[in-house]
Amino acid sequence: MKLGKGIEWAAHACAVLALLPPGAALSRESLAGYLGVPAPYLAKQLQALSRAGLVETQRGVAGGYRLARAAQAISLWDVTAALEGTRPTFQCTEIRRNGPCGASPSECPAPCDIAAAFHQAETAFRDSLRAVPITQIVLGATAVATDDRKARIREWIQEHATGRH
Amino acid sequence: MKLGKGIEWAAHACAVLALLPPGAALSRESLAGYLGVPAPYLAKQLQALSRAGLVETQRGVAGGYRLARAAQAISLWDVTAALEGTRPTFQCTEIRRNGPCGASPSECPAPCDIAAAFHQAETAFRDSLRAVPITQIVLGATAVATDDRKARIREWIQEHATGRH
DNA sequence: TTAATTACGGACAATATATATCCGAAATAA
DNA sequence: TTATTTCGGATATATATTGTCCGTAATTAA
Repeated sequence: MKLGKGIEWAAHACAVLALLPPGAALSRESLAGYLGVPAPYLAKQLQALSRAGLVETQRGVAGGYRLARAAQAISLWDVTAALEGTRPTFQCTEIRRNGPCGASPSECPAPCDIAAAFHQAETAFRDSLRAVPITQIVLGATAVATDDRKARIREWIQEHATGRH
Repeated sequence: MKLGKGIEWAAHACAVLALLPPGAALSRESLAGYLGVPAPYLAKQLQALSRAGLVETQRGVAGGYRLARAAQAISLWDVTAALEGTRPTFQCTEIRRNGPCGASPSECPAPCDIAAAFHQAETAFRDSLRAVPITQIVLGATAVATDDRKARIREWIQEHATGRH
């Protein structure tokens, strides 16, 4: 049970995009530079976010990425689901049907309790992430930032944001 | 985010061991035969359970595996932790420290909100599994079993259990 | 006490998945 | 048209999972 590091990148990327003024966008290169991660692989995460409808893309000159909806309406679960998919973490292979004392089909009207328990645990995991919108990440990050750094961030965005007009 | 199939095997194995009379044991071959899974790989899961202190092993003639403590005191989380380890699913690589606007060490007294959110979600997952003891699995399985099959299971155990004396 | 038997335990390959990268095609604005 | 920029697929590399083996320890019986 492991979570790919792409999720961390994508979450941070969304948090940065949330700082943009309405209509503005950031190129893949700019985003990768800001986050200090390799651009080609970040591109893969951004594509996944795009397919999931979390970010909008704009090709061509002054193109880039922007959030497709309000940061308040994008949760960490949305990001996780976009990258890892929604397939259940526990796949039941119906062991109870195997072997000399295997259960007959009529004895298996519902998933076994092992599968049910893991499914419920996963639901708890998912619900916990669903309760955290990107705005919460942004607020938490700005809360600890010094005034000097906040100014530098604003300046960087001003410099790299490519507005649509 | 995926869970190995070994967890399913190990959980079922524990459920079978829970049916043994006190002091009795089941050999690796017998267990694999009962579950209908390849014995050499099941051995790996059983070793992990042994290292984690969930099952007791006995070598030599008439040896085998038995639960190390009451089935009531073994949860699905115990089994999961024994096989997958307790290392967190989300590893924060401190992206916030990267790039031209990276945070200084003094601005990072606590984990960032992304890491905190995933940690909390994982706690919810873990707590959910912790609430499910092996006894619940056994009860659920016997609830749907026909009387005929319950008798066959008792017979199979009688035949394969190797008592310690 | 000794030797044969039985089963566990860790080391060892093969396979699958995730990670990281690149390049051509498509699209957009000037 | 031309320069710029993203998207998608094809391609290596690294890591984790899956599967298999043989040595070693423990037990029983002679």
